[in-house]
Amino acid sequence: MAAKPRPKSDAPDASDRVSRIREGVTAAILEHRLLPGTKLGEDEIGEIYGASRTLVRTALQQLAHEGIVNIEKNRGAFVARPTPADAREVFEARRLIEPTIVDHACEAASPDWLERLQQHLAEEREAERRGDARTSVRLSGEFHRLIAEMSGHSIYLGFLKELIARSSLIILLYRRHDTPACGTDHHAGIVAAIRKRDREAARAQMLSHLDEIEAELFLKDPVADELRLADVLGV
Amino acid sequence: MAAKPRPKSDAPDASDRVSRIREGVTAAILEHRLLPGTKLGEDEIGEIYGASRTLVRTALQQLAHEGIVNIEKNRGAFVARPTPADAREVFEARRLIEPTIVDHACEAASPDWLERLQQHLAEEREAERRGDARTSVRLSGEFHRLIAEMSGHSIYLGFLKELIARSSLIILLYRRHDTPACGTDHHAGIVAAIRKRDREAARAQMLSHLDEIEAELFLKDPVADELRLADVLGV
DNA sequence: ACAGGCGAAACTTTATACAATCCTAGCCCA
DNA sequence: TGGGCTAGGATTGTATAAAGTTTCGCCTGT
Repeated sequence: MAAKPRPKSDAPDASDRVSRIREGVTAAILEHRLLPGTKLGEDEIGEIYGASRTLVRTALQQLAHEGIVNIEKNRGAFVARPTPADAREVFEARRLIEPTIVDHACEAASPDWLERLQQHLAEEREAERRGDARTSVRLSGEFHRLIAEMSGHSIYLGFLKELIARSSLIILLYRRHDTPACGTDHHAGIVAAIRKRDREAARAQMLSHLDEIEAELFLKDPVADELRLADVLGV
Repeated sequence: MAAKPRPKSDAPDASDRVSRIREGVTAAILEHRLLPGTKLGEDEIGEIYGASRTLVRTALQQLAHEGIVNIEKNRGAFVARPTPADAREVFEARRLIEPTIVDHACEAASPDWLERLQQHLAEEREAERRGDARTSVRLSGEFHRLIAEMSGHSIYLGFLKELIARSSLIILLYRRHDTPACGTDHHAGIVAAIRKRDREAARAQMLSHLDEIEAELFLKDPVADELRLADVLGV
């Protein structure tokens, strides 16, 4: 008997190899193990995952479309390096979309979902407690994705996945000081609002949560690297 | 002397072949020449554009990511067939995003941009006048994209491109009767509001414009094809 | 006559080979 | 000694070939 005659119609999380590569690289970027500007050689990645360049290339192209990888013609793929302007756009988009998402999530709140949220909060606290910064930053992003999944709105979910991934790079690049991953447990407050199905409170808390994250960023203006050099050596 | 020492860094509209394929197929879908469910064979397209299947495949994957093509494993690529649920999500997202976009556009309004908008309106009317439905429906979508470009917000622009393309398929599938492409020239009203830099009016007109488009749709419930068959033959 | 199954053709998927491009290092010459 | 130029290596872009899967037609048996 074949392992999977036909999983459903399309694999939910896609067990195929290109997805494995994509998710592996994505996780590495979201956990801040791969830094912006890092070269992602096709042979290199292919060897790691035991895959041909064809598959690696497909995965990299998908990541490029999600905005966390830049592909430069004849040069290769690099981890994206969002500009301050990009950062402002990303957070403006999040401030627009996420309140609406959490609003929907309030309506979709079921005991099952609330349980998952609660468990997620526990994982976040656990990672925080033992000082595991990498897991912590990843879970912090996944919290937002979880709420988007909960809302049942697949388009918002797709948009938000992209925004979260970019946010992770932005926070890595522009955070002022090493403040804890996501402030003073705003997430718990958001979950509480969802539990009470208080849509207005949920929207408000999500918005202020995002504001707080962005407030921690220092979005100095562009300064292409050459210009910065001139600035430093200029006297 | 080489023809192009280095066009800039990346080609603006991408003169490379995969973009030509992508834009060709996109245009065909947006102009309702390719109908939902149509099989997009790799050989077939490759022969049309004189390209290898490698390039065609790349283009199709990009279109799949944009949501206007479905790729079924081992079966091939097909023009997407949005469900009524998809349609509701798309228009909800547009109602959320586009008022904000047009708001930004008001601030970005310059004589140059207003000129482009005016010219676009003229083209729309011209196509409408001579009954060129295909050009008409394409221009109607491009109007919204133009405003997004005007807003200068590249993330919103990316999101909206996707939403517009899907909208085109949705309108094709679910429009009640063949009402004129975009109602009674709401677009002109929106441009007028932008010209006056009246952000509130622009938002309101955009919103009612979208409402009107959606109101013309008949979003009957899911009915997967098998289920519909059972329904039809039930008795 | 019809149901079921075998087989071949067509297509997608993956891998590999070839071509083009870029980066680097070394050399030559002023 | 320093700058510019050229050759080699490395890496990406493209095409083609091999492998696997699905689909459709035909054929046989009942």
